[in-house]
Amino acid sequence: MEDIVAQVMRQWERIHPELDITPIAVIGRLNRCVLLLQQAADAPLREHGLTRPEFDILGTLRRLDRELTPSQIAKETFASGAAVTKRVRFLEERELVSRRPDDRDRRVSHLALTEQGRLLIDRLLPEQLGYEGALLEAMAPERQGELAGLLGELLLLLEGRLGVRQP
Amino acid sequence: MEDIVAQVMRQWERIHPELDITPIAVIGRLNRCVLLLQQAADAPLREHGLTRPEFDILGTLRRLDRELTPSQIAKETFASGAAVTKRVRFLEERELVSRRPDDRDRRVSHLALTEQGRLLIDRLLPEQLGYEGALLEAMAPERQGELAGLLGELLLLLEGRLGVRQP
DNA sequence: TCCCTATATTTTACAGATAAAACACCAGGT
DNA sequence: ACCTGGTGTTTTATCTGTAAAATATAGGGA
Repeated sequence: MEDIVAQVMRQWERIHPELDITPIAVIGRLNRCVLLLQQAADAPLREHGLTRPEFDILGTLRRLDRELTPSQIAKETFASGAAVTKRVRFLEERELVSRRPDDRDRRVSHLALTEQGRLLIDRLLPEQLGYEGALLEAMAPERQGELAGLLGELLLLLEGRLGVRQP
Repeated sequence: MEDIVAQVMRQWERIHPELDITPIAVIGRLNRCVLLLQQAADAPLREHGLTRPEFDILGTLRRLDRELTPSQIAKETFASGAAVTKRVRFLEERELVSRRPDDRDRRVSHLALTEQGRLLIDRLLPEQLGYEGALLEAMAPERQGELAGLLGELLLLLEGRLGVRQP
């Protein structure tokens, strides 16, 4: 059986036989997979009133297990500064994250999980991972491994080429 | 060398050694790849004043090579009806797409590429594909093929599970 | 015919994202 | 001490996307 992107590729082939459409095989499928996943995979988060980027901020603070400034969070979560400002304000209002001013530099603040925030992420993460695992379970583990490996290769390449390094 | 997601996984491992974090290997990398690609891969489109979803509508009309109703476009491009309404209005204003009322059912309209629209997509598609190809070229073609195959497998699985079929 | 329900599309109201500007502050040179 | 250029963060204006309501119409049955 053929996936949607294969059908699309055959349609293009018919219209423009001279064109090299192989990039679609990778990029088209990536886009489509993520589109499908985004709508499905974030269900557990939504039940807790969180969006994926907000969850990412909590996760980042938890896994690095230390205070972070807004700019560090922006780099880690690959978001704009403005987006971080909004999300952090929301997380502060929900008392999942707290803010401490820097001693030396008064432009800077340091963000940390509150007790509540840590409890939430520690409860939510296994739930989220379990849910994602269930979505993937129809694919054999060794195939998942191959896929992960190739995606890692691609990601490394894109990171190098599009160049985003955190110090 | 390790990609970002591998680092993230090791961080989680340290914090929660008991947790099965393998879903991150696939889903985390998918998300990150698409994030990086979206910012880079749509550059040629932006130069022509188009967003990716608008480009997708033009592409859909071109590759199916016939008139489509707004709902058919919504299904094909995996977008909401409201989003299609807006994008089509924009494309009509730019005279890339034209609209014809249905003879029998006056709720329905049929959309088609204008001459201008067809010229644009036929010029833009090779440019876009070339650009995407260049982003991928550091990956050996047979590795790209393996990746495409595994993504197809995943996509088929997600399509089945999350169930979106076009008639 | 007149109603009722279903369908195709658009409009409305609002949430979320971004770029650019604004703001606040630091640090080094004069 | 006073500029000056740079950095960290927030605000503003604006745009895009969505859900839900509104609109318009079809088509079948009482």
